Amino acid sequence: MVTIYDIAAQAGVSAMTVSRVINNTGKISDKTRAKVRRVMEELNYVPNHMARSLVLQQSKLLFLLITDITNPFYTTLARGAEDAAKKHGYRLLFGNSDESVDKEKDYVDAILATRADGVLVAPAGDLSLPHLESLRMHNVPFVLLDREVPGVGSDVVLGDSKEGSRKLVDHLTSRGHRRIALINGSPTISSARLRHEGYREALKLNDLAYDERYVHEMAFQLRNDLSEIESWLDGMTPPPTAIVAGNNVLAVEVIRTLHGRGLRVPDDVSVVGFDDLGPYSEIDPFLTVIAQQAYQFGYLGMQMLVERIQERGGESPQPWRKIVLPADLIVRRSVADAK
Amino acid sequence: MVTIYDIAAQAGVSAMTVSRVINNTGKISDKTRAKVRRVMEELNYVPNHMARSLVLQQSKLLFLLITDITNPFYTTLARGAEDAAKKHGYRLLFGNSDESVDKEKDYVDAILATRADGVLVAPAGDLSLPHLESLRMHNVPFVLLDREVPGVGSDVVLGDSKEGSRKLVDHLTSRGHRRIALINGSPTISSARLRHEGYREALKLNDLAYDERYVHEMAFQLRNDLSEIESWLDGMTPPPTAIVAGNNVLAVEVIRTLHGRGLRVPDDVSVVGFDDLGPYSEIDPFLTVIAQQAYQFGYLGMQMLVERIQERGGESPQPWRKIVLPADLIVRRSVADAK
DNA sequence: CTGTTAGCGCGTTCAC
DNA sequence: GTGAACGCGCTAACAG
Repeated sequence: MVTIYDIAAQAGVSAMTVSRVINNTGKISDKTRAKVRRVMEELNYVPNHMARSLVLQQSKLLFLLITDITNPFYTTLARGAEDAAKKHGYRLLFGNSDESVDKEKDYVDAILATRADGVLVAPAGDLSLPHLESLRMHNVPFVLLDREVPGVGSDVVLGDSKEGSRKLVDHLTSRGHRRIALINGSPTISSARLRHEGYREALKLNDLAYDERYVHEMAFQLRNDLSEIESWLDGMTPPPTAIVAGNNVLAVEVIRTLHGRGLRVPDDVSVVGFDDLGPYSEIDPFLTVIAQQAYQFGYLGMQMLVERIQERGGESPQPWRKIVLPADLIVRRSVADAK
Repeated sequence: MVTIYDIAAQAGVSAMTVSRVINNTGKISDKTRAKVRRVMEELNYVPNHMARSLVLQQSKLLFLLITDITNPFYTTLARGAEDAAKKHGYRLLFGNSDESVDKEKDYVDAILATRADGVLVAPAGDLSLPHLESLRMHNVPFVLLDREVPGVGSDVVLGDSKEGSRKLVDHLTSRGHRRIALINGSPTISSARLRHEGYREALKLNDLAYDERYVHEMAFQLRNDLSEIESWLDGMTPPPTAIVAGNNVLAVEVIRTLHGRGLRVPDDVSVVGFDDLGPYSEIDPFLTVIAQQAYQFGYLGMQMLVERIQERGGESPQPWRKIVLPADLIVRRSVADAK
């Protein structure tokens, strides 16, 4: 491996001079600078970030930890984070926790060991608390995305989940639906809780009764086993005429299950959900959804993270900031008038 | 920051003993091992991967470089690579080149500087040659995914692009289509070339003439400007009754353009493409496509990469391997009988 | 303008 | 069983 010492020897200078050329620090004569540059080219020198980070005590490495890399909401968010990181001269690494608190813990340990300068996290849920405290204790700045964690102080970018639920329910009632069910993520996830609350409040405002049997909470994540949804559907009598899904994955699973029973959407049951199904949903717009500004989640979150890193060691720490992005209803074909 | 020296001092042993406990090497008495372990917990010690890698001359870090993180084909591939990497005890970092050779070059430089032990790369195209040679020169093993690069020797995982094109064209002719157009990625990308060849051969086998005006080559990437497609469509007289798209992004763009002109798919024009539109396409299956086994691309590629890394320094190097994954036609609703 | 010294956190080698 | 010395590649601090 070529090191600055190899360059130094070949160029007839000291390693320090080479280092200065690389980093554009100090004053170097044009002659020696040119010579060093030439030798670096000849020897195909590549700087060693690890050695550099070791002495500088900063890696210029940021980490984005999301819960589902196959979910278009998170990949679009990732693009936003990537662009913002690049703009500020940071490299960005991605991790995928799969909605698993355990996998997330492993990633946090890896992040700590990698000495990343900061982390952008979409936490798996309230049980992420210990990992986040771990980051805090080790003085690694982080920003939460899409989900809050009770007991954790930090900057955060959220969607307006409660308002989103209200809009979905209102849309359904405006089409005459009165038996509206909710299939949602685990209540250990803040956004799921808010969506549940918004649903409940919207029912009340529309003079509809809240019935526990019409609400089901399960993992926000894709499974091949649809039996859980099956038995929930069986338990609702009379069956709902419309279903609200807490995210895009659940929307897909519900629709698959309905199809499996020979029920058509929206002819037999209407379905709406949170988050779009990807950039490709435009060609055959089907699912009526609350679309969130995924790119902005990543871009703005990264912006706040970088500011926190730069502020570190500065004077008075700023208070935590919370950005709430709007929830826009996009009406498509998955809702029909109630019969 | 807590180091092994802090642990050592607190536990009344030498740093070396702590290191041995961490790595389970050498012989340590149970008593000291327990004591060291306890102190590590108390002080919340986290090992420093960078320092470790510096001395060991290996990072246990692998890199996956894809061209579009918002494309479901690549995210599914990424999941495969992630699972395989984890299985072998490697951490995996992701990079996103955006189909840009320049951005790709930046990433390769970063990878080199990071001292990753190996790279999985879906190259931006034939012009990726210099970067790949750079990796080779620095002795960083890599495996190519989805695309070959002339002049580069390496392991590679490909889809059966030629056969895929044939199946698409045959499907269209079986429905009576005779004016079949092709919109494809740049011919500097091997998979685009093969898809073009397959298209051409299939036309011939079906006794259809090849007409240059019915073929358009452009970037495989998403743009907001549809005018390029517009003018291509204008240039085809008589207009095609069916269009083959070289990947999922182009399929979406073509359909959007057609919709913009008030043309319906498949009623007015049939459209087929390569690669699925994500896990969500199942709920409202629209586009007829050649589906590739995206997860396997990543999983098998990673497997080969790890083997190469482990073989390094070994005896006789194995010959390069090429895995060709099958191309399966999935018939959905975007094709109608020709009038 | 340029070089010397020291140390970032850790593991290998060799001694005890 | 355990420890001391050294070096991985690099840069900050200080000399000159």
